[in-house]
Amino acid sequence: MNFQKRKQIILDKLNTVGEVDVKLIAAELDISEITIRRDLNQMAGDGLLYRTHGGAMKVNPFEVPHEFVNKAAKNVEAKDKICRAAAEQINHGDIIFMDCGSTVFRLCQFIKGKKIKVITNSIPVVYELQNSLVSLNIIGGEFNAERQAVHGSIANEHIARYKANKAFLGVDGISRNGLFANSELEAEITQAFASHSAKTYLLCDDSKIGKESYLRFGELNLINSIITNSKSDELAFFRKKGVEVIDV
Amino acid sequence: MNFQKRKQIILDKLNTVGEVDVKLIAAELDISEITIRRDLNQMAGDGLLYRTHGGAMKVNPFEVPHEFVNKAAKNVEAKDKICRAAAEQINHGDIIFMDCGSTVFRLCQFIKGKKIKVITNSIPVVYELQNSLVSLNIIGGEFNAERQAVHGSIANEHIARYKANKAFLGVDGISRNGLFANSELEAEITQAFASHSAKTYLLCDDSKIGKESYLRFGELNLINSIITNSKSDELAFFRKKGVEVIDV
DNA sequence: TTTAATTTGTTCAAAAATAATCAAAATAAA
DNA sequence: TTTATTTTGATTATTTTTGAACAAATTAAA
Repeated sequence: MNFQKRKQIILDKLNTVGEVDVKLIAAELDISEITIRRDLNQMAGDGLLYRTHGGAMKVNPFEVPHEFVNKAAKNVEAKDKICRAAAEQINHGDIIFMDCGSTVFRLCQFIKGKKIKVITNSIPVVYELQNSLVSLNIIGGEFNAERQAVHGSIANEHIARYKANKAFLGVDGISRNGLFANSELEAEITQAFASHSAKTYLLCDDSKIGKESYLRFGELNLINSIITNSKSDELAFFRKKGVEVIDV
Repeated sequence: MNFQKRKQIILDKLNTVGEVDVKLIAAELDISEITIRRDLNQMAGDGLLYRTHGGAMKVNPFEVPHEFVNKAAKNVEAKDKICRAAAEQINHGDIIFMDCGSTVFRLCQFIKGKKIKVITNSIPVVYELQNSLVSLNIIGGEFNAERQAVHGSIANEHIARYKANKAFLGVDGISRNGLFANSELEAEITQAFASHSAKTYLLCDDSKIGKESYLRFGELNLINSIITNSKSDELAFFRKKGVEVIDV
């Protein structure tokens, strides 16, 4: 009984029953609980399931499209902590930008009850907030199916027409050398968000801190505040540079 | 019975009944009241519900997520016939506008395989077409949850930047006296679509022909072609006025 | 108003689940 | 074969979750 086989059995059970229990699985497969826990943790890290105390659940009971969900399901606990802290920064009447990152997406669940305006280019965000107290403004332009969001010059111009209190953004990486993005389109829209917002918050889990990928598109001072679960030494440097660091 | 599961059950109950009671939930799930209280407090902290003495209530009492679905499900056979005929009008390479009506929505299923550009203010249309060959352009602006679409001056300006071959529109009513809409916002965006499209198709089932509701916003000549299942005498008048009538 | 009943938060303890550490077993590589 | 690597399990310490008891706060009743 190897990992692959157990993984298969666990996923099957999740699909049929919707949830699994560490003890039951361990007894059923005649294997130790700690091993099952390790399996579940690894699979949760891959976004294949949602880890609970004593077991695991299906990632999404209600279906939201596809690869976005999987990405969004990675590192869930850290992201939720970050987003809970981010939600505390949002007050009644605020006008906020939300970008299309998977971390920022998880902010939705914490702001449904707030009377605010959200301006976003992310369709999942729209979907998640459409029946909430939040008033929505959708950024127009060409839709990118992979990112489930709108990007491009029309989108950037749309943003430029508004002025928000706060922007909640994600990046692909951040280091002492600046901010990094996966593509030019993402870089440009992030800059547009930042420059039309009074305050800019960066939501990033530990995997992004110190990471330098693809395209360097901006200096650290583009953002005012980083909300993160990371304990990296890099954070001290950010602070020295005048960036607020909110630790969760 | 872990936190995640209880949370789900509580949310389900809130959605169906509208409120929950600590004692009842505790008895039902066979768990202590203090635990339920802790659950409710945490969920209230996340903005998922309003905490009351002895229980909790839904955050937003008004919910309209299924209205669109219900509306879309009416008169399905007629609408599908109309849309199948509409799809025949669409060729490879076309750039088309699609508005947010329930009839136009049903056009999606017939154009998924076409290599065209769709410019739309309807979020359901975006959802339906997001994993198809269709390239999407989303019209930006303020989102209206009831109509599941974007309307307003920003949206109208967005439309004005583009020029489409064909527009597929719905109205609330059409008679020899002109076109009728439910609201100013819908009227304005319909006019914007029509004036930035080379050819304008009106998709309407028999219930709309001869109907004169709320706001008269345009002349018959705003549209070039009506696709309908109606056998009304009115159609002869439309033809006489130079409007093509495609009968299904 | 005052009084009673209910609901709630706090503190503490028990139980359950988990992570960490290290050793044993299984597997792969040399 | 031997050696290294990975996987697994047992033990222990830590963390999380839960419930009971009781005081404080809130609501309802007199």
